[in-house]
Amino acid sequence: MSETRLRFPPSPTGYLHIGGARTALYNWLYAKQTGGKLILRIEDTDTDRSTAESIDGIVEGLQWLGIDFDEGPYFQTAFAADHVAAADRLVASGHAYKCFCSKEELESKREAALAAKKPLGYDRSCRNLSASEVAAREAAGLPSVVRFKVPDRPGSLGYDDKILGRIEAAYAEIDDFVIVRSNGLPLYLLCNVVDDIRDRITHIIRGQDHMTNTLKQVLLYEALGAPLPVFAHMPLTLDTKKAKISKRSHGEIVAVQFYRDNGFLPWALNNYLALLGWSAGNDREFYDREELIREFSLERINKSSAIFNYRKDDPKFITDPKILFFNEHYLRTMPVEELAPLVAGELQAAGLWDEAYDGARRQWYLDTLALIRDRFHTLKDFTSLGRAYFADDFAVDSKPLEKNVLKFPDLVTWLPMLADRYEKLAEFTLESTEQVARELAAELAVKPGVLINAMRTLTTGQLAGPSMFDIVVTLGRDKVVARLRDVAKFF
RNA sequence: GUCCCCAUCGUCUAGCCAGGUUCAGGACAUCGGCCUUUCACGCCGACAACACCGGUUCGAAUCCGGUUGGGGACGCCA
Repeated sequence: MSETRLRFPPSPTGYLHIGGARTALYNWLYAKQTGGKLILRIEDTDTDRSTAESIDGIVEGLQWLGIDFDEGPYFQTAFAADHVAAADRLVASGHAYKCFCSKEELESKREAALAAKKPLGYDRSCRNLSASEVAAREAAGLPSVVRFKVPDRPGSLGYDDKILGRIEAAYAEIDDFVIVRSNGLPLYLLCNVVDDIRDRITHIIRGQDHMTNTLKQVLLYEALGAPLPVFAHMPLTLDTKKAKISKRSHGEIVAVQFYRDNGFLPWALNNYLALLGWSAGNDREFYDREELIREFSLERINKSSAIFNYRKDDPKFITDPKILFFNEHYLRTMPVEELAPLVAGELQAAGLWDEAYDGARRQWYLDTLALIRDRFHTLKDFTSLGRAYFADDFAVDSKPLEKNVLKFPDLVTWLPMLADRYEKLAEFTLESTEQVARELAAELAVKPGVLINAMRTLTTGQLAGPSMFDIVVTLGRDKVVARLRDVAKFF
């Protein structure tokens, strides 16, 4: 069997959204699984809406997700000659014809049909124009488009969809669709097929919104004498109100870039996307790259559409809770060596990076990440909630300050006492620091928790965090002593 | 309006093709509990669904038909 060739053909009219990313991911998975190739083709024939910015955004988004392509990006406009040649060939072979109906005429007919609740299709009035009639209209300078002549046969045509099964429609139901604009530029339906034939695409995995287009494209393949690729129409991604997701109505939350900019791990998003509409038939939910490539299958993609369950009304969830769940899972289970460079990027951006973290303090850096990552949701938390581990200018939250410090005014003398003892400690370890703190609490006749919670507040600025003495040892004697002695400034 | 597709907990889904082992399993979210000097993790538990109506059958979430609901397409957009 020859190699499988797949493509991801975005139109550069916006950013890469999660629905598009999912389509790209499924194509990528299938290409990888079958040892085939993935081609990126930018479908920029809509020159009015295509932007260079959008192209960059799409390429960057795919790159961030780790969805690499083997060929491209190709640009559809670069193959305009192919498209025109194919259209000419279809007209010459009698598979297509010129139509002189004006936009206005068609529009009024469509409105009339809508009002009369009749089918909206083209009435084929130019379909049987004689050669002389065509010549006369051309001589009169009438603009024309090219329409595909849907075979006038009984019965139906169809194709076998890998996901949906057999899809059929009666020939009579299919409109004589336009393949070339009046300005001579071929349209998507044709360009797409011509490009897929030229690129030797064997499998087309795309959204179900293309289902009816596919029938027309099957006709095009047939007329162009090319073999049909395998089609697989995947379910759409809708919002909680079952409407298509779009930037206009949902904002940046549906853009892949949003996840990159908000400290998400690319694989967490991939894992989420893979399971949005596909499952291996078991309860498995975590996959690494190789496992997903191996287990993925077209046949097990769901038929029904999936809902992107974001809730903009709940500040706790900046996106679909399940994306957060996957992100948190990978954040605390991935090898800390892999996490290290990602956090490094955040620290650098925040001006908290120290070259020593890659050198002499490498081990400290890794240990610290391992210690603090359990409570974090995204990469962003390392520089916000975790700032005290990398800098001295961290903020102390008012809530823990109130609850753990100000409530016990005596701490203003107790904490410096503890600092003194820590300073004199021969060995600054987990055991010794805990022992000293507990001894002091006993001497002062207070519960150890009073001292411990105050310590956490002063050393990290946070209400919650790792076990106190892990923090103490991680921060080191100097910082702990200094921060404890600083207690007075809060009173 | 016409044509096409779809239909299991709030959400993602398993089970359906090869009907009984399912008064439907898992995950997220939610709510309780345990653990913890904190918070989280973890663990335990609770809540929660086969859209409806008929048919076939000894037996239907599973097969068939219809209804309803949802989505898509119907563009000189892609």
